[in-house]
Amino acid sequence: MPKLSEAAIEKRKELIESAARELFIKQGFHATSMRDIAKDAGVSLGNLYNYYETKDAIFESIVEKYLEVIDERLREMFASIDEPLEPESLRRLGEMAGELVNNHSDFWLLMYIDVLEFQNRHFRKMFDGLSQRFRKVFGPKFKEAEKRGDLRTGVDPGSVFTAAYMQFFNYFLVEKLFGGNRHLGVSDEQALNSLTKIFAYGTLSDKKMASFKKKVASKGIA
Amino acid sequence: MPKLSEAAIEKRKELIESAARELFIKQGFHATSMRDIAKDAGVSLGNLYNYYETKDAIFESIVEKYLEVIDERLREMFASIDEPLEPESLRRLGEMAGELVNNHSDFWLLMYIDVLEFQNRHFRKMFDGLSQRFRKVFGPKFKEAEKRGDLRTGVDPGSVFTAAYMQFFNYFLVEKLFGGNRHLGVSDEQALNSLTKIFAYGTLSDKKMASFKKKVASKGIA
DNA sequence: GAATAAAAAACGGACGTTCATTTTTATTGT
DNA sequence: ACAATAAAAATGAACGTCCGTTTTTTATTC
Repeated sequence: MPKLSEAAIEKRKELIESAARELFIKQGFHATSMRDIAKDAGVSLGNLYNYYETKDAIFESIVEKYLEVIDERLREMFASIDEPLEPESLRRLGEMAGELVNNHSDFWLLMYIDVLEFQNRHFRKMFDGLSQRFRKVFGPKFKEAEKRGDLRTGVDPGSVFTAAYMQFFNYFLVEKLFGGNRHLGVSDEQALNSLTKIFAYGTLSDKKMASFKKKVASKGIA
Repeated sequence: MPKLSEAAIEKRKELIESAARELFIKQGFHATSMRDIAKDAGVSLGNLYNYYETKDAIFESIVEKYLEVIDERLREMFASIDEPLEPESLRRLGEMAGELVNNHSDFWLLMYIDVLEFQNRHFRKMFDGLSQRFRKVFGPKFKEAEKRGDLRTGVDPGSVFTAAYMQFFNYFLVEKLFGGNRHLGVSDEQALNSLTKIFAYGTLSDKKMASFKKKVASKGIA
């Protein structure tokens, strides 16, 4: 049998990794055996080792490819956002986060596996310097918004966008994976509205806000 | 040997569970063997089964007790909060969340183990109906704040407090366990300040806020 | 028949659990 | 106070199974 084409090899790997991914997600990394993977992939046990050196290598390959998929989705998300700090944009960011979580919940399960088994070695890059990345993507837009005077003084656009991003993702992750059914007490739609409004307007009334600001000023708190 | 006193049994269990907890956290549930636990606890392998029916039962007992500890800490936290919607209170909530995460990061690792191995069976209760629980704890305070006119119209105090609680915890968890070193781009202190201000004031300038509200009103969006 | 893929068998070790045995100690009788 | 006793606790070897990986064998294609 002559050497398989690169494409054929890749196809075989896809098959194996797809089976492995489902198993890892369903029952965890250690609870999934190479025999399980071989069976679900329709491949012999020994043959797995023609494609991967170790079981860890399968996990790593899966994560590597999945990270690219998610990165691409995130790039699409950000590319579709014109004015990142407009309330409508934040609301849409939240919607898209919800879709990403619901369509790819296995991705985050893999991340939790990584946290537990590998100290999040493979997923760290998702969080490391997150706000700086947003500043790179939206820097000009942030500047424009500041120049227009859209933002309250002292508000750092990068931090705000990052915080909103995290809040939305965390909301849907808790709903999807942690059993918090309607943990904000309202539907997803209403939760998105509430969170968007919080980021836009805050929660205090004008009256209260004024009195609080005075207090802060008199105390000299930042 | 007659039956050990209840206290003696409990002490022995503490010993076992303390060893098991550390191992589970360090290397995960499946990667930790009963032999590991026995060795670290200074107990024979077989003797473990005089105290627990199965390995799962050890995990469950650990979680049960840890949940009580954390619940108690949370109760203390909430009890120390007089006016839950005051910015100073939210800021303190954030600080306390940070301490809880940093002093008990193993608790959340156990939660991720639970998500992966047991579909979060044991930790669900932490999120299920979360905002309702806050409404139970702070209901009267929420009502008072609303009566005083502290809150912007349309703002639901329960959702707000829950959202802030989630945001703070998530912030510190990402910092501690997911490798997001300064993922908001600023120090923990500054992050707490920023997040508190977002929840209090929002991010938009008065001018922008007014124009946006007009737009919303004309479009009839909620 | 040479080369490569795929399958099968085999390896040594580790797993959770059980169990026959030994050790320990709270109670009892003195 | 103390030794005898009996019941419970502690032990570690053993069980059967499964693990990740390696090696050997078989099948397939040129």
